[in-house]
Amino acid sequence: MSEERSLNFLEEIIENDIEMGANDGRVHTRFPPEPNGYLHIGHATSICLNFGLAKKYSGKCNLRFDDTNPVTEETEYVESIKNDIKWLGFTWDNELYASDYFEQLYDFAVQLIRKGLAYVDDSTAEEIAATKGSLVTPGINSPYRERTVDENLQLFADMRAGKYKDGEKTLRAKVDMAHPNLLMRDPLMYRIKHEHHHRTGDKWCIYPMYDYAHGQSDSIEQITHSICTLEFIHHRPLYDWFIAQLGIFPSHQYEFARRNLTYTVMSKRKLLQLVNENHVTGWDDPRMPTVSGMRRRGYTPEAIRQFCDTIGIAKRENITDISMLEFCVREHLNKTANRVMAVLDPVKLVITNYPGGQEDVFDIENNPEDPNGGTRKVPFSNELWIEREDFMEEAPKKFFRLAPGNLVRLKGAFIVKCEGCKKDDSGNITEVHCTYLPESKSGHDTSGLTVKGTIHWVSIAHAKTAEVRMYDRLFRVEDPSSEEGNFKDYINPDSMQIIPSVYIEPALADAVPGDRVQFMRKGYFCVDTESKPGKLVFNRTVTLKDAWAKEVKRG
RNA sequence: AGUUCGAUUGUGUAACGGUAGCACCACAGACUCUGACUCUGUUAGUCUAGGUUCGAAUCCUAGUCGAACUACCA
Repeated sequence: MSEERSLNFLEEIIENDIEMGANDGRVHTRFPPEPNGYLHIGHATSICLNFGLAKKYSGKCNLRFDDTNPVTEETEYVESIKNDIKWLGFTWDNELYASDYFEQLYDFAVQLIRKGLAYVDDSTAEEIAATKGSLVTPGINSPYRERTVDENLQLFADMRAGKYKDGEKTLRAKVDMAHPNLLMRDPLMYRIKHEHHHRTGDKWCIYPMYDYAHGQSDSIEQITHSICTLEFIHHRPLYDWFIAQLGIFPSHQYEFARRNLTYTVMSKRKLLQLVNENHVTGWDDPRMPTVSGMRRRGYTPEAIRQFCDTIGIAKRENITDISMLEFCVREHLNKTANRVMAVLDPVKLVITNYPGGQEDVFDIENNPEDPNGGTRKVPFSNELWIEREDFMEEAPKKFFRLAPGNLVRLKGAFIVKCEGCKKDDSGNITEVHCTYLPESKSGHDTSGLTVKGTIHWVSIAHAKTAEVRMYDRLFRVEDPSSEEGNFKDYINPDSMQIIPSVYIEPALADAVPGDRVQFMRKGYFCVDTESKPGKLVFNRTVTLKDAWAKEVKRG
């Protein structure tokens, strides 16, 4: 049995609605992106929420593109958004577009004009701003506010017919220019834009504003719970006003606090700058908090969903520690990623009592966490690559790796005893020498010895090579947006370090883009989209926890 | 300044008038053919001041602090 989990505030609202018989017990949500950019982890939260609630309460969730501004929107984004949602593991019930409702929205507007609740305004943008009032002072009525219904009907029809240029006229709702909520001071419903729309082409030259389109679109789709982020809370009275005046299905809006993550930025504007100014290689750069970036980084949909579920949902400002996300990624990869050996910073290990030219092949377990994970063949010989940091000529007491006199297990192979090392003229270590214990063979160990350290290795004669890209956090500070000055001043200059050639075990030679593995003791890595046979490229998804590194740092 | 929303360990989130809990992080230990994983434990919190009540994180009042809002963007 799964344990009882407390409800978040939206689940409470929904369960209460169901209990009260609201909407005949129906739950229908929607995810409404504007197709003007790529999805990021914030959107992922909203996706998990909307699709998750629909699933939990046997309801439906629509995918609706909020495409009411033809200037910024493109089909390319529609496709990437759909792809990201599918990758995250969700399926929408209906694929819809606000632009599907342009005719219906126009009819609604005519109704409001007839009721004397909307008027055509000839004021310029500057004039409207100037008469809007301020946070503490009321606005002033437009001189065009009292036009007759017939006149408004005619002018609105003329707007649609293309008789006016951009900005010459608008349609405004007639609410209250003294309302304390600025959004209620005769908000714009339509503006003129002689622009090509990615779906309606040149059919329209007037386009509805968000506030006028969104609630009505929800209503048309019979959305029961319209969930958005907190910055729209001021829009709710207007959302309700339009629906009430039109007497249409009463969808309701609920707001939650958008999620922020440490060591990154989330606003579309800032992400765009990172891309345009080449601080990253693109929207899908593995350092980006975009869904496509995280996918390329090697994060799994399961991990992202688990993360969204773990951090929960509330109405207060927040900034979630990125280590929470990394924990979820490790947790899933630990169960699913095969273990392999790769040496990133090599030094040669010579086994002096193992005959040159001889070779062993070991079957090594792919994943100790997965009983059905199977094994792979790993060749062994007298010369191996090991990590440079796994040998110390003069080692501290708690160093369990290779040091003269120390015993260490070569993962899946033998226990070796370190005999010393060879150096070049400038004192750099060029070879580590050791002898092996034949009776300590992995799985058939009769030596009776236990060793504290186990290290990974790759046989020099059999090694393949690959490029490895080591990623770190994009920023040096937890919350770049709240720091003094420009957020870009806080970019981490070492967020990507490329190692052109590392040694990998031969079993990895046919890895293909998207494959995820653990380089034992080094971290989780995935094969990059740019990787090709013979020219492999791995991205470091996330490091392993490293208690020894902490110990060393502490001194 | 006005309106609206919010405030629980370092972070995120529960507790719905009745034992302040869970996860991450940090720390300590056990285990380990990954210094990983796993397991055990530790540290640490109700913004402030009043009030209601047998009893307040929760209800009330006042304050403090934070966020959002004055785009022909969404």
